[in-house]
Amino acid sequence: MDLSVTDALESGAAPAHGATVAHIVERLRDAILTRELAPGARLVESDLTLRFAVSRGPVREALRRLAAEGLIDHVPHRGALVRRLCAKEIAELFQIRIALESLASQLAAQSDDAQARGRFAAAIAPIYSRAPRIPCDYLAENNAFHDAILTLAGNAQLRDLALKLQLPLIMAQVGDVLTPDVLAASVREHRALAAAIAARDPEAAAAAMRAHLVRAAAMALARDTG
Amino acid sequence: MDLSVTDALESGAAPAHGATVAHIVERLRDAILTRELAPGARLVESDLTLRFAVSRGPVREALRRLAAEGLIDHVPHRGALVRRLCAKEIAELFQIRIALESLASQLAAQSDDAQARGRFAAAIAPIYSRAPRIPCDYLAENNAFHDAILTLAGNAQLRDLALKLQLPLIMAQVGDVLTPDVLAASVREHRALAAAIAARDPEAAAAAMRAHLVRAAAMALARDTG
DNA sequence: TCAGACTAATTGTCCTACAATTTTAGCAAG
DNA sequence: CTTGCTAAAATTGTAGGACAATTAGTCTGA
Repeated sequence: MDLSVTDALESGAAPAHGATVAHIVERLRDAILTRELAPGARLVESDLTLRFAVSRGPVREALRRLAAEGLIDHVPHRGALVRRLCAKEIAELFQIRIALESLASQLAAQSDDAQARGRFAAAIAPIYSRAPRIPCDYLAENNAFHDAILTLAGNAQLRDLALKLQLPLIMAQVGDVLTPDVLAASVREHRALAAAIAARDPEAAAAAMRAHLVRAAAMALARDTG
Repeated sequence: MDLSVTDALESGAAPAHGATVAHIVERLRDAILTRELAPGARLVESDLTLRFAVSRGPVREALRRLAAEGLIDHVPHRGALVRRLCAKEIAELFQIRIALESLASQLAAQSDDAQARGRFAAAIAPIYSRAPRIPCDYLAENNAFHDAILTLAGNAQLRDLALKLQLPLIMAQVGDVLTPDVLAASVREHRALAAAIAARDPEAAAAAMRAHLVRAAAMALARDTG
């Protein structure tokens, strides 16, 4: 009843065989991250079968994948709810993310792979733009920046894990705290971090990432408790 | 064809409604961790439906959960294989585990919860036993020790994540490297770590955990490449 | 020997049906 | 009016069969 997914009838884009589940997962993930589906909203299987015009099998599998990503909670015999993060959980997730991404920054700063460093430089180029940011664009730039670090770090497992951890946190970071000066501060921190990585200074890179995320965590928590 | 799960006919213990999937997951996880199912072994859905006398639905769900835990790999249209870790992946996973568990050790050392500290002391008591260890018992003691630290740390998300990361690594740590002197060294490291936590010295605790896992990683890798 | 077609095995998806459980609504008693 | 019990509704959990789609392996023919 809470379902505000509007596209419903699958505008002709019937996904290829074997891509049905992935398609549903993407749609639902987008809906959750954009708050189309609010935290706490119920995801009823029979509704989803109608919305996506598929049977319960793929729907159930999609829900399980989203649960594995931490975007929904699954309660036995009650179904799936869009995950609602309390302040404690947000703090805990940031603590983990700090550990993982500061490690990634350290590894990235130690990388000797010239090609990978080149790709990294290209991927983070947008942070040097002088144009003022709007929240939506900043989020994309931010994701690309963090992903570039995780990629340069060269630890594939670490990258998978960290990217998954980001998702629920993004849910918490709705745009209303992203004021222009906050965005500017974040961009400055990104540049400092990039400089440390370019200078091959692992300690400085890890410290910069830690400081960056500590501030982000404080902001996310300020919003949540306020 | 590779299935050596012998119990097949469910010796009367038909799990309650709603526990079918959990039951299958546990059985398969045990079989994988004990190497009954060797790395690379195929898990064919139709075989599993016969072995466990359930339909394909629960089997598919169980396989997906094991994939989420990192115990199996899922290849589209080819099915599930027991995950085979290469040296690089083992190294990467240990790098992550070091970051997470040294954080946990630091948090545990900072804990002010007297009750939790009491439960921690009780849970790790076995490490002070003077009896010589055998590999199987040591693994149980080791798991309990690491879990106790993660519990005392008080970060529930961190505990979940770290426990899941341990599973694939346990697969790699078959008993053949656990010689008596290796076990004795591990127990000494456990005691040093416990002392640092008891002394509320976060830096020492984190460092002790890091050293402990670095050595464990070196051992696991020595086995894998040899 | 190698390319290509054919076959077998297996997964991906759909459908229907029913059992089990939780939630909700309604009703009766205090 | 509230409380507690009962019955109905809603929803998930599981079964079982069916077919399509894809991959792997085999076999044939040049």
